Amino acid sequence: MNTSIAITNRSLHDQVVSRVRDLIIEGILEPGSRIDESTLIEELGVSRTPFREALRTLAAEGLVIVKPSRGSVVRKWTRSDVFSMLEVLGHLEQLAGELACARASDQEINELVALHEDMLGYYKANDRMPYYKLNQEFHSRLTALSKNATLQEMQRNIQARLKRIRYIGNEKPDAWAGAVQDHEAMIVALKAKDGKKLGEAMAQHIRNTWDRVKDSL
Amino acid sequence: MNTSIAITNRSLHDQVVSRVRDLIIEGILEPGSRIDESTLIEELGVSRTPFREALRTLAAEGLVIVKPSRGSVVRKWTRSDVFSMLEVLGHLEQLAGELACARASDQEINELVALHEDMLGYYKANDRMPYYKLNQEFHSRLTALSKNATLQEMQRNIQARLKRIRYIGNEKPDAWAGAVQDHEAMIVALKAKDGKKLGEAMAQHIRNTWDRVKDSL
DNA sequence: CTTCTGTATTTTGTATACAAGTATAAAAGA
DNA sequence: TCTTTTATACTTGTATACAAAATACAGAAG
Repeated sequence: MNTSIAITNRSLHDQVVSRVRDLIIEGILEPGSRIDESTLIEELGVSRTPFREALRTLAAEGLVIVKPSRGSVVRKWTRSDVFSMLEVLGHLEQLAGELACARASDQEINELVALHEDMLGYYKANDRMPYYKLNQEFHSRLTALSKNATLQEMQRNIQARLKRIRYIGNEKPDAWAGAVQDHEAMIVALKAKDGKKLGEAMAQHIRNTWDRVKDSL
Repeated sequence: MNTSIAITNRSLHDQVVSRVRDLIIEGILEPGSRIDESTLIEELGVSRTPFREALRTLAAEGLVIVKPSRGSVVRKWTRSDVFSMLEVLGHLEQLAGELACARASDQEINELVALHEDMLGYYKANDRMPYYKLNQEFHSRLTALSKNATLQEMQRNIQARLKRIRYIGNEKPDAWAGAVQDHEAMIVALKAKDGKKLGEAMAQHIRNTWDRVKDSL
């Protein structure tokens, strides 16, 4: 009956996790830097117990490394780490694309096309931030069309690890143009429900991402 | 100088995580059942703080679900969950196979062939348990030959989720024979360093796994 | 001046106490 | 008899106190 009450129903744990995750993604907590418990718990206004539990989930997600008896650090990705993530992500999204063509409804496809057109608008207006946000959603939603929960989970996890790096790598304007072109190809294939072509376009998009990103590592 | 001392250097956290994980995989903690903190901490001889931290990492790994204010349960997989895991695992191992052919040394390939032959020995002796253990290692090691850390991590995670189910599904003897044949095909392709063929063989192996397992869900 | 060693300080790890929320069951009302 | 209410026990969530380990530092020996 009352639908508005449930919104604040996130546990403290989840809140701490996502706040610390944001600090990492935004680069406020720098890769490789030590995470000072006492400072952060004061800033977040929580006590050590829930904070340390949050660190454990972030560690399992791969964003943080807990060194026994000597604290935690923000995980720092090597060049080869990032390459390996993109290699896997490319294949996962390729699979997602193929499955999406087989399993998504016309309605769902149209919604994604609409999202793509919104992104085009931001691109033309040179409005980087909302484009970036919608881009994340584009990939998540396309993956969701695969109707494969495990695939979505793995994609989300790698996406989270790459978020910070991607944000840095997309600074150059010509890189942006290339990314938009890739998306265009993906949308064409999706409309035609050509799974092989969509899969290949998505894999190509990820390979291009590596080219865009690799020099900043 | 002293190499033997480091072995016991696992943190309490890691110990609790792997002990509870084992309890889940072995089915002592049944899927869907509530995890009673007070009982388990007594059994494990640890206090609530480290135990709850362990639950958080197990939750992030996907083996446990923490329901806010009402405890934790062992995650229970639906039929479609398992299908989606195998769908993803199939593609990941396909990729692993292709990369292994491109990146593994002759030495590494020979080691894996040797492992395969050990498995054949256990199969012929009808010795199920050691075969099962080596099978896990076979897939892990083959994936490791891809030299892709992210791929290994994702494979390990899905493998852990499936472990319990796989163990149940492999009860039938004719299923076992099929699995051995699949491995034979993989080894042939690996020796020839035929990436496409190895990838296809691994994907096929996973599809066969689904056929073996699906009826017990 | 460097290196080693012992002590002090800081930080992390674990246990426990207290608070808050949830489920259970008995009692009151319909 | 069935529903609703309310009291109680139990479980979980959070804070804090204590223990243990690591780090930093100062002084002594080489």
